[in-house]
Amino acid sequence: MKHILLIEDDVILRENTAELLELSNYKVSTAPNGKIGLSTALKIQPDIIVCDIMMPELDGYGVLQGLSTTENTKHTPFIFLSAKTERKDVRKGMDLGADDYITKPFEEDELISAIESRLAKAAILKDNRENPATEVEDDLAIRNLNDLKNFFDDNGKTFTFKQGDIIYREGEHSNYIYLIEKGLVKCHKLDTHGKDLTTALHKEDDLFGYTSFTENTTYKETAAAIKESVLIGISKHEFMDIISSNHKVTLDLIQLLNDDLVNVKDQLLEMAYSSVRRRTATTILKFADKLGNKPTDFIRISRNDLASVAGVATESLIRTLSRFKDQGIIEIEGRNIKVLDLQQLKNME
Amino acid sequence: MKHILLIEDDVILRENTAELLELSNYKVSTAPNGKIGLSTALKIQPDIIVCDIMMPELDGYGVLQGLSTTENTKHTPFIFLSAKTERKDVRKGMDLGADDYITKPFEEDELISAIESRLAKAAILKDNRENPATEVEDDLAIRNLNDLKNFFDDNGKTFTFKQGDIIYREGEHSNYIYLIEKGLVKCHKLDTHGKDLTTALHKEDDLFGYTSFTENTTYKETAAAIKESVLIGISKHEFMDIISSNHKVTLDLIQLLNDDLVNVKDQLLEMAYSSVRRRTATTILKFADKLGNKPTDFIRISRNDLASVAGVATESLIRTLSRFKDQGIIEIEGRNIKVLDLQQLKNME
DNA sequence: TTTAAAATATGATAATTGTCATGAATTAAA
DNA sequence: TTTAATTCATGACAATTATCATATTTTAAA
Repeated sequence: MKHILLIEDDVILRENTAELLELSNYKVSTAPNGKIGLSTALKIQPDIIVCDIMMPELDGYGVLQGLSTTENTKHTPFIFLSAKTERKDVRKGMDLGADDYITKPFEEDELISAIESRLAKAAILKDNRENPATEVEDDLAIRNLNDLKNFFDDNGKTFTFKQGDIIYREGEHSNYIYLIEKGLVKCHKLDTHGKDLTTALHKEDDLFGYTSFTENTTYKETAAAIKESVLIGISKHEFMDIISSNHKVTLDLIQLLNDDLVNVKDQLLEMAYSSVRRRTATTILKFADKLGNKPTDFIRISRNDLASVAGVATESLIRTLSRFKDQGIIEIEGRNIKVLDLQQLKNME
Repeated sequence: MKHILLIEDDVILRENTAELLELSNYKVSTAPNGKIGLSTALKIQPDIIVCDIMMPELDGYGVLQGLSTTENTKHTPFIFLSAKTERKDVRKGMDLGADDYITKPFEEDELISAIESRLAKAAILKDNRENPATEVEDDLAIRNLNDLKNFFDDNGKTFTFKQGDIIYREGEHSNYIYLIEKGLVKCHKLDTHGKDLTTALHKEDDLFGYTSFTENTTYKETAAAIKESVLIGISKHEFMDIISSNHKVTLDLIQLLNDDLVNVKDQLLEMAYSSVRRRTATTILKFADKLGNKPTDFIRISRNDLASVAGVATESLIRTLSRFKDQGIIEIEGRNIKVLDLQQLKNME
């Protein structure tokens, strides 16, 4: 539990705020003026300090100055909470080195958010302190996704898939996790009528194929190469070993999963209520992005793949492409598509 | 000489400010929009960044987020320089982790002072990085999700939400992670036309609200109580502490996220190609499940909530319910729905 | 209890989109 | 190069579904 020191001379405000913070699950110490506040801070070494400016004995500016000249407290996050709302007052506080400045009266959420935000920032800086970049002792030190990718390069098994090749099928036992060295891969599912929908597109440098790490399970979708692709696979077991000993990587992985989730949810929203026109536009842009070209380069992709991402009948998609062509939004040359009016595609419908 | 990166789209202001800073003896690089600014920052690794908010290509918030997720720039001091002067704008910027926020129009001295102050602070923190403090984490006996849930019970803050209450909004700063003690919660998003789609339903014992653990970010959807719910919230920061010291829990969490992902992808498939009849049937079953009843009990749920999960116009959903009623598949009694023919619902269409 | 507001139900209608059919263009194979 | 196969393109049409309008029922408020 994080420890907050609240320095505030107004009894009612102090107690109310302290209660608010305690309800938000912080440990709270309080001080009624700057002088006591400063000595308390030195004694208890709080994780963060919230401090009024106008106070008897010693004002907030003095407290901040005292803290920043002391070794043990000079990097403790410090937030001013003040009725002095004028621009020059705020500037004075910030220029003294405060991390944030909230004017009274304030909303509960404003204070909590400010505190959370500064604690998070302090954690990042501290994290950095404990992981000095000079640590080279361990060859296998995998500290982030980049290191993990290097590990794949060194220890993984390389597979090459031609356009249209299946990488794994839904229901198959999941053994490998893949990193894409080159190419484009789609993960897709079949509905009961045999129509297929692409649920994810993965490009160079993406990691895919993770299912469960704690139980032995099967792939929940089929993966196929959209164009010739080179993948580096690593066995699930080996992957487990790595993330078990590298917490930071695990967190990064959570981040990846969460990003995927946000993407799929966006796709879901689009799928639910957007017109075919809009879905088609979005899909073109998605491929342009994934193929890593300038959006105005020709992209070469089958109408079928496009339709499967857009979640639309192939004919409807083709018809929509023709409309776009007529309107000068895209150019079609055989199987290739080139974006002419990027803005219109983005703001479609 | 300290190197400043100035990101600002207004040509005149950019050039004037750059000149001002050069006269104050800084080395200045500039960028005309967020996208270029971000890539420049990664390339030149400036000592400090001053950045506008409203810009084409990528706004200032995006730049800050990009920087704070990159190892080499995450502790570079960052100052917003913006015409957005409203309190909530300032709070948003600071909550994202900016070090200072100066509103336009500004005095020369204000900017220079702010820069000096942040450079000084950065120097202190950097100095500190070379004196790593040793810390001992107390061993929390949390080994799996169950322990985690108990931890929530013991240490979390309890919130009660009435039916329809908003728990958090898309775009708000994410501070809490929630465990549902009792009730039903929907996470939903709004499309550009204001239609809303429920992307997740969470019931008793579910964990929700995690966004990113490695960066300071905002909720990507809105959460609301579908019926009266009791939640236990724990601050993101504290949650981070726990999973940092409990690898097993982290793996379980990955599992949860992955399950969510699989669910949402199934929903996506359904959304893409299934008829309203089928989506309606699936939705009824989903609610029956989430409400924890026997599937043949009455469930009480607004047509609106049903439609938002099914991704269908409310009238279409109501019409479909009427059809189901006519066919003896369900029974409707006022606002309540009771499943009569479970098998037909499951195999709809 | 009465009244106002909100939610539900249903009809009419028009737009969208999937399906089937067929011909043209492109690609792959011989 | 020629031929067969595949993919693309477009017309015709029917089914589905969103929208608007309005009546009815249910809920919440007075």
